[in-house]
Amino acid sequence: MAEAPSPTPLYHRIYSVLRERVVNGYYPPGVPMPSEAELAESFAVSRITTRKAMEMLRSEALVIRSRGRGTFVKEKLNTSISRPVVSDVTGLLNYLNAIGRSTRLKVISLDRGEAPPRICAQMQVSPQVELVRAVRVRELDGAPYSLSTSYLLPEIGGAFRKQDLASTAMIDLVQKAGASVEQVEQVLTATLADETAALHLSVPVGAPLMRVNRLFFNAGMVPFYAAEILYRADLYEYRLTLKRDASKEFLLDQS
Amino acid sequence: MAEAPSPTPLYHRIYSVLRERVVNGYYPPGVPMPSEAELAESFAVSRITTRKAMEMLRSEALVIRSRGRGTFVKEKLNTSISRPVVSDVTGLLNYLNAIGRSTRLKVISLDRGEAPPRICAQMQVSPQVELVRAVRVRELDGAPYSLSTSYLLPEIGGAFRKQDLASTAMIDLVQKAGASVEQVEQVLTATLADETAALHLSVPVGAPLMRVNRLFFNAGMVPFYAAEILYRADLYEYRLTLKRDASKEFLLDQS
DNA sequence: CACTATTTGTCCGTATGTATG
DNA sequence: TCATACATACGGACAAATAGT
Repeated sequence: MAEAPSPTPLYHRIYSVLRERVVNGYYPPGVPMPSEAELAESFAVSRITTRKAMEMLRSEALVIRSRGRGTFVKEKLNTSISRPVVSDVTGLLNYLNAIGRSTRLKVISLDRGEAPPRICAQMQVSPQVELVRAVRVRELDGAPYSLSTSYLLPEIGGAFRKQDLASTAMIDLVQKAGASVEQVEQVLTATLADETAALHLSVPVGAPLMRVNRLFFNAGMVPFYAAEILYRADLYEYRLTLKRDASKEFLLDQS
Repeated sequence: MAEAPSPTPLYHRIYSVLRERVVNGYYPPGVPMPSEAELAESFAVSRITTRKAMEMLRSEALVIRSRGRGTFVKEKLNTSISRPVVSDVTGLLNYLNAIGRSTRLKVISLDRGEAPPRICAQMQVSPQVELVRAVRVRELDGAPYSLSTSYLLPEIGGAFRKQDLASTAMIDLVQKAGASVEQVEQVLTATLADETAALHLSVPVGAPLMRVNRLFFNAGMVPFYAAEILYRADLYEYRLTLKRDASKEFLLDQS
């Protein structure tokens, strides 16, 4: 009866808890899970609510229910719901080619104009300077997983065409345009899908996204290329391995 | 229009997005926010839905609404534009000490028991092995910004006491317990606050969080410590700088 | 002073979803 | 399974306050 102030419906929260227990092995196979009535008792809800949660587990084929016997977790849980897209220092494209996945790059727009103030500040240009802006969506096996907005100095990106952007990685394009990449600064954080991100990434509004801001410096330590990339959290994770020496300083940040 | 696969009601997801924009300064004070009708248009929902989301913002005293004028964000909350907590290879605690911020570590629980299978698999132990589990909340100037759950091998964490955890960084504790840190694997992604995370981190349900999973290996490359940490996205960002040589491979992952 | 457009505020009716007993 | 209550979401309509012409 402890009605928490949660917007998500009760049956779905209970379903989430039960699903977590099932896939984590909390309920061992072979012995029946608690009955609907018992769960209703322990969650302090009505039986229909626990029933709906259990039915969702059955529709997912995570449990087997039979009248008079009870509910049992499936023996062979093929729940390798792993996140397929992984960024790593070894390079995403290498990884994807290695496992034979197909990526596609869709160019949403390519234009030039004034950039938002945050980008201008990062690139150390005045807000009146026109930058080249490219918006693209990356797909993996037909499912969009990233939406990127790139801002480039005109002398670098001025000659880019849409077909270039659709076929060639940005890093190759800027180097072909004469820029050398000396250093890259990255900032990673989490955000929510707004309406445009939801549209391009095929997720509901409010879905979790990972936001990566990258700033590229040339040999003179002049920033020439800034990118903001939104990744679907359900299709993307960022892996990072630190060896001993390099991690010495880093390890102070343990909580 | 992509609104099917989410159990949380539409108005609450839109509220989360708008709230995020308000506290991040996306809507500048002084000029009215988009009207209910405009938001309904851009989110492709009915006006009642956006209206409910806006009303939630008003009930939180984040905005001021008046008929005929529009909706304005409160002037005085413009203090939280900067994201103070930053993780970096140079070390968070060094950074915080340098700028004179005060952190506090609150121990929620410290117990031992069987860990979820995912953790057991990471740590390469059988599911029956009892691990030491510590749940802690980190605060910066009184505001909680991270919720961490740590699992340790008993020979490492068996002697830890609550006061140790409240006063000493975990990395120092494990090294004092005889473990050497040879390598750390990290996985970063985004997620949404559930009820427990929302409670401990003082954010509304559905707020964006950054999730970091860390796995620590000793000199024999045996994992002895796994941690899952949830960070408030509005108070935390992860910075990473790549120099030229190290970034060569990485740069293939540009979209 | 209208007059108009905009925007919030309030109401209707309808349909579906959620949760209880 | 049923009846009931409440929440969600839609479409439409109109009133009231505000700002600009």
